[in-house]
Amino acid sequence: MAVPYNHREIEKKWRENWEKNPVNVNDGKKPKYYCLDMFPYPSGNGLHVGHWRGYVISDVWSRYKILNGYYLIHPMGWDAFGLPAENYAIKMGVHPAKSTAENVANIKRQINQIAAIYDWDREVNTTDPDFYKWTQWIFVKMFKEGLAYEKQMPINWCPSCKTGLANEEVVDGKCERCGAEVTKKNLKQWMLRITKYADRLLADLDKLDWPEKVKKMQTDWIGKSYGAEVDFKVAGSDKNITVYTTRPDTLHGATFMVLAPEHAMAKELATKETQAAVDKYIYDASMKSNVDRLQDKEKTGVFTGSYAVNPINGKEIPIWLSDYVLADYGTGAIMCVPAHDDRDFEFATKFHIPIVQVIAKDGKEIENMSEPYTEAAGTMINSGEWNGMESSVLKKEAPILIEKAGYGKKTANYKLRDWVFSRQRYWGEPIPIVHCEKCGCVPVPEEQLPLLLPEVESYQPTGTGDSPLAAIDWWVNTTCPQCGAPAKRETNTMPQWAGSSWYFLRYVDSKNKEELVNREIADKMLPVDMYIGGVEHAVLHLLYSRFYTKFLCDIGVIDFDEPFKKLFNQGMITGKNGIKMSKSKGNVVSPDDLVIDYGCDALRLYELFVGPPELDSEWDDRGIDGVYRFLSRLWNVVMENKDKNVAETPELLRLRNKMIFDIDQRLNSFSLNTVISGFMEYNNKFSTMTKENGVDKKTLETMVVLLAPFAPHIAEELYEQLGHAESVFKATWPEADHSQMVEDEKEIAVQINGKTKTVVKVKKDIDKADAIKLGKEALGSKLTGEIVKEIYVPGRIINIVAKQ
RNA sequence: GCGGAUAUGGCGGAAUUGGCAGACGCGCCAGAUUUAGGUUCUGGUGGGAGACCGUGCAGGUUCAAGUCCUGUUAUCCGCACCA
Repeated sequence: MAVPYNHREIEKKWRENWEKNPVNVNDGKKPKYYCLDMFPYPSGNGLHVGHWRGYVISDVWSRYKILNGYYLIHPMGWDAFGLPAENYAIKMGVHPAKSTAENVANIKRQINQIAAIYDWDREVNTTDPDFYKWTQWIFVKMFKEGLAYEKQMPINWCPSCKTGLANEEVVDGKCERCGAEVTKKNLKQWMLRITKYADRLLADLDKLDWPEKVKKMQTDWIGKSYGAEVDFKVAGSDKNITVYTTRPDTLHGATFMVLAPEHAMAKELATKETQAAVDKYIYDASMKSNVDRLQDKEKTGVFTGSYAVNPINGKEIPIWLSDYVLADYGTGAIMCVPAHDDRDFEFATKFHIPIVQVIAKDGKEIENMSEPYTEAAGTMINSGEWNGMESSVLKKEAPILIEKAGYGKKTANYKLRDWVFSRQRYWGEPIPIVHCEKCGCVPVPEEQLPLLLPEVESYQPTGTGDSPLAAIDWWVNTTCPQCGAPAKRETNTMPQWAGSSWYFLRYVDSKNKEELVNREIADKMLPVDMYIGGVEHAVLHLLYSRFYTKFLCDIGVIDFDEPFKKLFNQGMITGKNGIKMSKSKGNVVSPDDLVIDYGCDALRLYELFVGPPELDSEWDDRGIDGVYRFLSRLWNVVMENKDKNVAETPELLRLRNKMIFDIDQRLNSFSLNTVISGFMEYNNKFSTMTKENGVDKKTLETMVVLLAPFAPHIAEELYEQLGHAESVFKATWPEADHSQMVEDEKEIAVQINGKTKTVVKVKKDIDKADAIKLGKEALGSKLTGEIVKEIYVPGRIINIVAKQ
């Protein structure tokens, strides 16, 4: 009996070996392949088996690319600034720099257990001044290009994290990080003009090989709509109010107008009689939190006392204020067509405003309308010169007609808002701006970057809207880089997303002191070919990174404007009953013990075998026994056959080629769970054959090479046992010979009326008549009645249709 | 409310894209080895005595449907007064 599989010995041996002889080397000739993991933030909890999954998937893909002759770029780093790291530090009562360093060390140890083939030479850390120098540099460039600007406005404020948040960070009115209810706070904020890139961010999604789901989420988040702006005169005044509408075809049906309470003209439209009510409404609206506004509740509103003139028919319509109109979308004012819009209908019904139908539904005007008709389908009625037109056509033409008539223009709008970029927290990149009384906002000169984050005694958030940096006088007080007068530093810091929006560029030239990235290296090594990570960043990190990449492309740092060609979102590993693994739930499974008991290879395989990689999967420790048994059996198959000199049979030749084809195809389509089951199935066959005539060496070798990306240690050992002096990763990925895959004879099902009755063996090139004849013979007396049709699908099925 | 995903044995999940449903694994049952347990090995394992019935539910198309079409239910996710 051969030596049994000993994962501890083998894995130790090959770890040491790889250390000495790296398997991924750049000879300058191979094409590059850049496979990237979303870099982790160094949390204090360490990794659980769920974190392994993404790293295992990317490592399998990486090793597959190495075997296919690529030079692999597979870096890892740390997203170490930001709220989670800082909150953890506060909880533990240590400085974030210290806890971050400790956590990095621990997670790095855990990541190394995976045996992923990371290139630690490229490692980056967003809190490293050599790194955040360039994060600040990008900000300065954006400032100079007019993309970074300051604005006083009511922003989303998390009272628990004590900082402002971007729109993208507010989920259901709550803080994405801590779940606290988000309130409003009027603060002077740094903003990034991401809206300038809205059109490109939308259009370029087409270029990307990304999951449709993520593209859809970004499309919706950008939220482009087409329509018209229409100018309404205020009756008895020379003032104008411009509204935005996506349904200009219904202009004749506008029976009132609503302005957001924050609209610049809201106050002045009030008359003596309405003044008090209008003021109160505006005040109340300003006090409402996001959550209140989100509640599904009845519409509120107040009549201003003023009227607007509908430019198309001269009719005067009342102007109302209501908080269902958003101040920062479109023009903050809308024309209301209650007959054809749900919200307007609800409002008009409540406040007894007339409803005028302008599109015929089913060719008719509806009597006693009980719900609005919101589709753009039907003939226009009650619409003056537009009567008789088709609304779907008019919807597109109306903006042009309105423009020609001189009271509006064709336009588009986006849901995407500019990015609130300042945080009132300590643990982030200082925003490199100096406020000078004379010169205004002056960027820190590029040669003075990085602007170091100062040491501070109290880094706890203040909650006042000032960052803790504001309390450090020596740091705040400086001189203006432009005029030399006394000036003050900006004390807000950047959000966590700042570093992660461009870190993938830095990896390829991480030690460059002169440039963000050397252009020549960037042209060779970038962009990222495959990006693997969770779906939670669909509109945050992934949108911001695309924006940064486009900007850096525009200023000539790089020559491509999409960072990630292909994206894969892995599903989450959960505990029993789909419950997310968390310390508080007590259902966290640590990989540490599993690695000791079963080995890295077995755990890697089980991470994949547990379910389809793109779906969530429940972890069940028992399942790992199955993959361990597979590895032991595979070990035995190779060890028992390796010195037997078994001759290759047609059956072995066919199995080998079929195996190559199956594994490669499943791997290529990311069906990694079925790759593992495929290995098991083939190995079972070889295991049986071992007891009979044995398995030839070439087949064994092929299986070992195919397995190498998945279970690299055992593959290396078996490859060596098969007589190779070089690493299995120097081997070439096998290619299937299709001509050798077809069986000469195959068992196929014989059906009567589509129901299988028996099976029959047929030769691969049998013609239809012979196949049918064989089928009928096999059916014998089961076949009764009049035969209506005979079907033979080569290699698949024989079906006799008989009428009883 | 709108949009998307999912639904298959006791469990996790397969199904070459319309062609023998349940691969592979877990669990379970029986047997072998073992003093015994564990390990390992062999066989079995959707339901039903049976002809047959079975992929959330109800219809439809087809020689043939887990797969396509129509409707419907449940769960999960995303968006949510964006005019």
